[in-house]
Amino acid sequence: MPLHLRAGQALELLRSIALAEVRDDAPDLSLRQMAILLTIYLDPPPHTVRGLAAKLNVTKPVVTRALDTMGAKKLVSRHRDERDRRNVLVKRTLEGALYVERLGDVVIARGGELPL
Amino acid sequence: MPLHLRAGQALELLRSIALAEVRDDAPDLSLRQMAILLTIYLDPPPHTVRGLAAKLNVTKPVVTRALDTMGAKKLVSRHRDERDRRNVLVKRTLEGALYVERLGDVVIARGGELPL
DNA sequence: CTGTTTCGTTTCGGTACCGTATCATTCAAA
DNA sequence: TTTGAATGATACGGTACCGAAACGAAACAG
Repeated sequence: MPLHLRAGQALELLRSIALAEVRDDAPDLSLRQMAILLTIYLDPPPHTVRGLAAKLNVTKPVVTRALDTMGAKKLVSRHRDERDRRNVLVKRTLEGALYVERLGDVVIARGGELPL
Repeated sequence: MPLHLRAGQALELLRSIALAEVRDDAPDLSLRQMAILLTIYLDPPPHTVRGLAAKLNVTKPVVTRALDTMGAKKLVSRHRDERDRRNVLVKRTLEGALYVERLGDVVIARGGELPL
């Protein structure tokens, strides 16, 4: 059964998500970083810096910096493309998959608490 | 794998929200700021710096800085409490209400696909 | 080879944020 | 009236981020 959210419920869901991220000591990503991370984990590979920048409508340095930060947190990894060594291929990691999975759980859990 | 499907849709919802915020030239708030803003607009007043800090489990300077930033963007306003001049009362603005309403629209637009 | 284009990265100046600690103002109790 | 507590703002050192520009490496075209 599809959920038909009313405005107040939609905003409560959004606040629950934001709150869960704020309260936890989980790696708190900016919205940009979250959009990049979710794209990597939801869209089929391969993912390149340029491709991600174009898809999200941000500049390349933004992607590079986001990959720096999330790479330090082991949420993604970078590898040179051996077929075209100009390219960098962005790949998923176990830690990143767990983080994304937990993120989905938060949405589902909080969504389930909404009064319908 | 029905569980996987539901998780995937929850994450798509989350990505849609993040993407909408990234692509627009809308004031891009951090998750902390968003949690503060939504609390102001969803919970009944009055809202004080200390109260918000306690409710969100963050320090007072975090709230002060968030109010600085969002105040500059006219999303909230601050007023001294005349009954106890130590307090600062945080109030809603027209611009803030419009921003929050738009935020709810984004969730609703994508939320119909989220099964619960 | 020698440009030229395409990558991703780095640099630059500037802004915003963090947590801790401290501040001035205000109120309230001794 | 003086002392203490409470509130919100600010100083500090550090980190991360932004857009624009310049950069080196790699691929490509002639």
